[in-house]
Amino acid sequence: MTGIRELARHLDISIGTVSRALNDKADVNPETRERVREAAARLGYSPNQSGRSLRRGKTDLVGVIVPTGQDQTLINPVFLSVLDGLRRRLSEQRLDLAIFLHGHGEELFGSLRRVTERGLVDGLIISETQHVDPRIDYLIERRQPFAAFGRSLSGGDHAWVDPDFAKAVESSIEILYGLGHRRIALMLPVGETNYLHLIFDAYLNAMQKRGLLLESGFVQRRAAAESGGYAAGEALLAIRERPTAILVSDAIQSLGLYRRLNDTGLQPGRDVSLIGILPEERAQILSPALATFQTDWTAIGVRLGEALISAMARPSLAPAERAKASSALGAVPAIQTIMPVALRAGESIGNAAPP
Amino acid sequence: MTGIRELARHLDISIGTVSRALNDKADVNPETRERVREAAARLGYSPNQSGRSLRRGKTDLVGVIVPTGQDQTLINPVFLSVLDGLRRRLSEQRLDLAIFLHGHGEELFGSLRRVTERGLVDGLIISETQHVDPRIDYLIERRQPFAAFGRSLSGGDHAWVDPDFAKAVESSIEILYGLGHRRIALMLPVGETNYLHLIFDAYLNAMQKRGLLLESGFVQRRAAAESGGYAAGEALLAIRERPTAILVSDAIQSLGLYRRLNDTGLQPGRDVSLIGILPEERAQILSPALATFQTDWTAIGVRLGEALISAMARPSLAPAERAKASSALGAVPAIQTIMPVALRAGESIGNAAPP
DNA sequence: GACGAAACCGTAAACGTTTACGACAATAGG
DNA sequence: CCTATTGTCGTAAACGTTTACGGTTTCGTC
Repeated sequence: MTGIRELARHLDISIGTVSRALNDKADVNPETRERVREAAARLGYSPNQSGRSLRRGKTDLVGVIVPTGQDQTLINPVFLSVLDGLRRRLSEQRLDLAIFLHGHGEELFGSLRRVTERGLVDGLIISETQHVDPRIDYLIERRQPFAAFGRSLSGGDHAWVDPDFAKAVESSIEILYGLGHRRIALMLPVGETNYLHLIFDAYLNAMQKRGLLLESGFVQRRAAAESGGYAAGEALLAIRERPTAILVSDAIQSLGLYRRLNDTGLQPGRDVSLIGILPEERAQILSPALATFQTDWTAIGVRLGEALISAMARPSLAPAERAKASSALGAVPAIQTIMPVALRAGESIGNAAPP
Repeated sequence: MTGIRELARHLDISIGTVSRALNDKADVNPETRERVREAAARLGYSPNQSGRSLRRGKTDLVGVIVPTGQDQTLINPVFLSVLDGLRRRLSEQRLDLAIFLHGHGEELFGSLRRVTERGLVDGLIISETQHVDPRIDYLIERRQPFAAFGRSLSGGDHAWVDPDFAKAVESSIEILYGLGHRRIALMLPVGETNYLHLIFDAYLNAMQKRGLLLESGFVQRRAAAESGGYAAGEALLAIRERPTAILVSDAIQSLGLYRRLNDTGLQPGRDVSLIGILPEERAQILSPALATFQTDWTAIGVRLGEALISAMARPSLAPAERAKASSALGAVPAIQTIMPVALRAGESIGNAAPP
């Protein structure tokens, strides 16, 4: 209701001065500035965001588009930690964070398109990057600054942050190999999310490097659900020479796997070794405890914030010009960070592979 | 980049006509409208939100302020369902939904204040309403349309939606009483969230109504954590004549309670009867299954959307005028809905109270 | 006392839309 | 053929800010 005009009239001052005072510009008497500040606080005035954005050409808002529905990213405590880190970092830059839900029934990336076309936000965060991800091409094409939580084949010189999945897989297998395991299987949820490819590639790599054979059925791709984990376990147990160790990458699937093992009287850590590639909040319920890799999710959020802020500051070039510029001097590259991971011990690994 | 001006020039038409065409106004030739639509789609043009909001005086944006940090509301699948229903209902009205995270370290309701003062949103949803909730008074004072997920003592004539907690408690006790239980305890998380009061009051009511005595220690208030549930169980078991049935209202606490009971070899449904007042997603992991009350959370979200839409349409009156108007004819009351709940069977109830 | 510099502030344009208003042409009715 | 009506469109003002520019006052310096 109260506009800058009323505030100015109330103080018997021009609106220009009021604006300068509130925006910490130099050309204003400290005393006046204080008077303005006090009055604004007293009347509960803040400059209207629409007017402000229109004039300044930016909204001070950063958006995150989150899919809802089937794979409910949001209920993932991990993701919430990321968001929290992100928010904290952005607020240091006086940027607000807004989460937009995207119904999975809707057009593939309709929300993203709406948000960027209307100029709602200055920057965007996308998550669950796909192996090839049209969103990334679109955002680059439109020169919308963004940072991705997760790598992708698409794009190239854009900002992203991603945990070191390859490292997690490699050192898992290194540990298991050290314990004498030779038959190591992998459980993956179905999908085209990029990290699935990373894990799969790293698995193949690590196995091949050690000359371990990859029997058919050793890689189980199932639905990212408890039942998927159960079915995967079933299939793995059905193999004539069944694996002695299993890498599980989906949080929920591990529940089903535990149940399946339990049904046959097999005990994780004794009869079969398990390592979770992704952190598993429910692992505390599982018994024996599932050894999982951890990473500092909040730090990832912070890093995402930094990557985005840097992307927003970067002069946005058309894809065509970009190629030219990147070869030129002084072209500042996008922030791309692989975050370290560490294994949290758990009884599910066991002491030695069965003979 | 492309503004309405460029689009108009490109079509050799005035910007006024372009605007009217895109906004489905009557005064425009169907053929031109189509030309404009086509060109807009081809060039990827959408009207700039800031300019649009400034002129129209509204942003077409609805905000939800969600606390983050300690009590992580967002990871609650229940809350996510509500959000999804809300979003669906709002999108029918061409309203966008934006979720704002509120760090629990920050000023009590700083985010809410920022968002409303700057006119970022047309409407607001608040959740986790407290027994007395200053946010509600603030929003009414500022005439910011809003709807609350949860009742409160504060406010009065404002929009809210809330599950029928009283019913859940009453019929729980009715069932238990019918099974012969006379010593029924209640576990609550600490806090001042309004529904805790509702549950507590309903408990007292239901007990008193049946002349059941309320021994000291029968109401356990503990931290909303697994450990809190464990401790509560501990305390209840320590009572000389311990309760034969327990009403548990917090999702996480039930895990701890189960563990505590298990530690003494007590089995839910056989040695002690349990009913969960709130739905418990992890109840499926629990064994034997915890009987919990259910409600259609998505429907609650939809209803919240309707309540808010109606609140936004309502002429906003100052608190002073409101008293006058509400007594006058034609004053349209705020939408206030108590949503039905139903018990989902579970083995934790058992067949009869122990002798 | 004249003059330049510095400090402070007012004026007005601009941001990208929407929309009230009026203009113009075409059409219909007499 | 004149007029009233309808259909379509252009013009320009307005929304609430920010900010470049210029104006006035004050102060210090010679």
